Amino acid sequence: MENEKIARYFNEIADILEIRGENPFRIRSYRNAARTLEDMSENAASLVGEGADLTKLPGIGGSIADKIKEIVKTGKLTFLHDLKKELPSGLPELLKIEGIGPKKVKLFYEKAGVSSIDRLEKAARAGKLHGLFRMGEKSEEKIIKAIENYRKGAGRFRLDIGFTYARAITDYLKPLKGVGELISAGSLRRRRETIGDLDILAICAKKSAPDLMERFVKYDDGEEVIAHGSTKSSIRLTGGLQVDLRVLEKKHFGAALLYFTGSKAHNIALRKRAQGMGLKVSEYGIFRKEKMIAGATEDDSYRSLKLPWIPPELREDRGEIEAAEKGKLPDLIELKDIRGDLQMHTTASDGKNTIEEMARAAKKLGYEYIAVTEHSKAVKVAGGLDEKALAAHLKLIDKANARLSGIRVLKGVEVDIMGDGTLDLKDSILKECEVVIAAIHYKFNLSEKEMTKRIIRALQNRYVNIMGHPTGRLVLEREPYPVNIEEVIKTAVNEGVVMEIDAHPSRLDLNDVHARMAKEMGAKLSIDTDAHAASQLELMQYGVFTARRAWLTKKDVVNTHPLKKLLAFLNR
DNA sequence: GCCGTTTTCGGCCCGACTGTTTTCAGTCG
Repeated sequence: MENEKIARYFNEIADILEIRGENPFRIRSYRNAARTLEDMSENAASLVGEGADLTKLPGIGGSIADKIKEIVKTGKLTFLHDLKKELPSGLPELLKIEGIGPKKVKLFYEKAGVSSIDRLEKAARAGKLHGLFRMGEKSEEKIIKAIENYRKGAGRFRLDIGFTYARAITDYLKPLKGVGELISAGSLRRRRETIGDLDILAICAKKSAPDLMERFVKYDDGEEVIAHGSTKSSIRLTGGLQVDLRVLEKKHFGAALLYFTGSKAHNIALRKRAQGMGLKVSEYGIFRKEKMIAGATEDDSYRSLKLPWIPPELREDRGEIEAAEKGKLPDLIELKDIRGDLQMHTTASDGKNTIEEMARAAKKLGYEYIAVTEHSKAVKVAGGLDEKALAAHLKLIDKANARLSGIRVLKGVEVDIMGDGTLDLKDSILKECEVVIAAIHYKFNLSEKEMTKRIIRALQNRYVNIMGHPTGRLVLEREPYPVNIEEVIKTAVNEGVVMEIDAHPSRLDLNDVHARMAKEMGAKLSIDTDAHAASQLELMQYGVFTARRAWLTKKDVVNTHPLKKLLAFLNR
């Protein structure tokens, strides 16, 4: 059973308890436990199977540990089942409507018989809500609008899309007089694979702030002004993305950046730590009583809490504060550490550029090598190569190398893993390749057991070097195929196969949690763009972001090796 | 419901904005 599923049980409990108005700290406990489950790399069900002590996990005590065991063993949770009986099933969903919290849900249910989103909409349109406690006509309008937005499913956006929006809006705000630095904080700065909104922080003289806010709420691409205050405003763009702008003075910059970068969990952990030291942390600074002792920079903010600066990618409360405390933060990999790209396609299959064009583009990026890895014949739609075509293609790579200087093109292939775990091409041709990536493009609908067995068999082929986009997921579009990734990584470690982080922002596969698990299990990783055009080689940065979020250092990633060392590694 | 370098009981992060109010509750991040 997936951790996410268990986490969902606890979030449901929290929702229902909130609506019932129970002790907020008890509710938070359930949410904390859910988050622990979502973030941890080990599988909770496996831990239960091994008889591990779950109360060792943060935020999980005796009561919740028992509930986890019950869920794992029976697939059900009596406590939740009983809770659900007491309220209409549509109530928790109402919490997803912007501006509606547990108190309103309770109010609407008890005083207006609202038990679902449809009924809420009807009640709002019929004017049956104003007159209730602190409810006016404007509140009804907001609810109708919020329900429309919810139905549109604005949801989350891919990181690369987020960057595009962020750049456009900061370019728009920058020319205004009095505006200093403009920084996109939030999940974008932490380089999460998706973002829920944009948090833009502006350093601005006090007297220019109103003008900045005025300009912001009039942004061309804005569809709706959600809030318009003197230090904080929010708009929704036509595409559905919410953008928050926060204005602060320079002396608060560090504390503000820290606060708005998050994550929320990281901030809460910092604040708890501060409390223990007799300090208080807010977006304005770090305070002892009324006196501000730090906050101008992130560095001095962390230092006042007796911590080194923590890279934004690590700020998820996944152990970074403890590591920082002990001076054991990883020396994270950087884009400049990458010396080559080991997965890409050319015009020989479904790419847009030739071998030489790809090589020259890679050389411009400062690379020493690339591997050209066409699809194999099973991927018919992409013009995959059979043994004969691949043999001819490898000769073309030799010829290209003869003409090129300052960069080496490695002979590679992205060979498909068939349904039974055999490979789409014969060993005799794989043997001729310097880089063999094995990957799945078909038959996703196997059981977890079959899929795991299939992949393990493929990784046992002696010529396979890299497991390509190992879970097959597409960000926001397709769930991963069912697979026991722990078993796959274990096999990869034993067989000397590298686990890939496919850097394309629509894949990022492995993801951060799995890549960290791979590192901890002793696997090596590669970060490859899977570029289908020369311009896409620049997507490497997204893979590096994910690697950083996975705590990877230069030495965990094989394509940081110089060519010689890489070749030695591949010829294991 | 969880947690403990002062605690096994009594805490549990902090502040802005909105809509409704004459001082604040609710929601959000």
